[in-house]
Amino acid sequence: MPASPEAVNYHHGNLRSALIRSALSALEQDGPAALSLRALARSVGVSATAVYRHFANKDDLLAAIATEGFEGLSAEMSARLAQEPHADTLRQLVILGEGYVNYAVAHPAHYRLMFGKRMVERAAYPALSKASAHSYGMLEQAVAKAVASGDLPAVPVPLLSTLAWSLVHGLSTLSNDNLLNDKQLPASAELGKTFTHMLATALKHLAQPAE
Amino acid sequence: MPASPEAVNYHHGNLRSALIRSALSALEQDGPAALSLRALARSVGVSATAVYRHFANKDDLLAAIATEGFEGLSAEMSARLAQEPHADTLRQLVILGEGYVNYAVAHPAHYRLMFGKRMVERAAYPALSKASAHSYGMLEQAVAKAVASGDLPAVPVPLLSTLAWSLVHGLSTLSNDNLLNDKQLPASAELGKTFTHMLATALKHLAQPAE
DNA sequence: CTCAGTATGTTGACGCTGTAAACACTGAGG
DNA sequence: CCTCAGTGTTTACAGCGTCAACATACTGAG
Repeated sequence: MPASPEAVNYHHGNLRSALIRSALSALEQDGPAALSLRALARSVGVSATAVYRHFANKDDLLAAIATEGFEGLSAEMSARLAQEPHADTLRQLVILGEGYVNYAVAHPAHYRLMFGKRMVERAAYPALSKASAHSYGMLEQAVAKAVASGDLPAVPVPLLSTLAWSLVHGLSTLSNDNLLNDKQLPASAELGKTFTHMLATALKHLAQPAE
Repeated sequence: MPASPEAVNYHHGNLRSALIRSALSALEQDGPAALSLRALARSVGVSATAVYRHFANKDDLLAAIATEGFEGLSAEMSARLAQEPHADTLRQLVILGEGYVNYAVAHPAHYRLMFGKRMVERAAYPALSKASAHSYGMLEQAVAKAVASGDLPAVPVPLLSTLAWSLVHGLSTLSNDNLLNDKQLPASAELGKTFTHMLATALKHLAQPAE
């Protein structure tokens, strides 16, 4: 009787994705430091060492989750871009920035994990580095188009991209770390909008003669 | 014979600072996740639980280290400012940014700890929140002066400050996370210079009519 | 100078963790 | 039908943060 998908008790069926799903909700609730493999296994009703049939170790699990995070980030940005097909290049940059900050603020623990210490050696996790490179690529591509069309000054694209990335990344992490709370700033829902507009303005005037 | 400061074997003398010093070097070598209280105690030749005579728990120790980090950050920025007493307000901002990024890049693990998950509830550690507020205050003050003197447009100071902070913080963390390595960017020593100059330029033109 | 009290250290124990080794059941293909 | 790869289990180990109880040294009041 392999009928009911819940009745399977020996072979779990899809332990891997169940683990990731459960890890995610635990992550958002208690932060990454509080995530234990054993607790995770308990939460899906499986022995502690069963995890090792699907992940080499804890870092491997975390890397898989981080990978999903970058895919979600890219998806969020793509979706927003698709909603406004005729946006000009600068507007596209603003949309990307909004999507980025919005995702980060909506999934703080996930976002933190994606840029956590353990994920720094991305080389060890090809899927992870591919996913993160893809996210960055979306930004760089948009910047390149803006430069090509003359909407942004002819500053080297990597420099401009890094400037933009630094801004949204810094904003995201500061916001997630509750460091912007006591400053009179727009509500977090508005953060993306406000700042990417500032970014667009800043970028536009960048590299013009200062005096 | 309380002569030789090293011979004291029962009462250690200054266990607290010795622990912090040792923790710092362990931190920079192996990252914060690898830091264990027991290993730390071993490294200074003391029993595991001796740590609890000086710190309430592990987080308390980490908070003390993070506090020192913010003090070091403020000191670095102050020192650079003092070296150029007659810098105009925009130049002062650039100096602050350079100092900030430079400190972050020079002490990656320390910097990461300062903005780590466990430090998010800064309210629990008054010294820590005071130290971090002071660092931010230096930036905000410089921005306020620049606005007052007309060197920056009359955009609300918290907004401008947050923009600047986001940029240098984002740049610092991305650089520490090795995410800027493969992009053709100036060497990390030059990062601060380059970016804060871009920032100054961007800020200067901010809030001017876009078209 | 002595003696009490406080600061600082120690040992031992508890329950938790990540992970390795050995074993057991299940389902699919020859 | 039998084998074998896939997936799960039990057991075990060393290391962790932290608590309680105890011991030693330093300090200041009588």
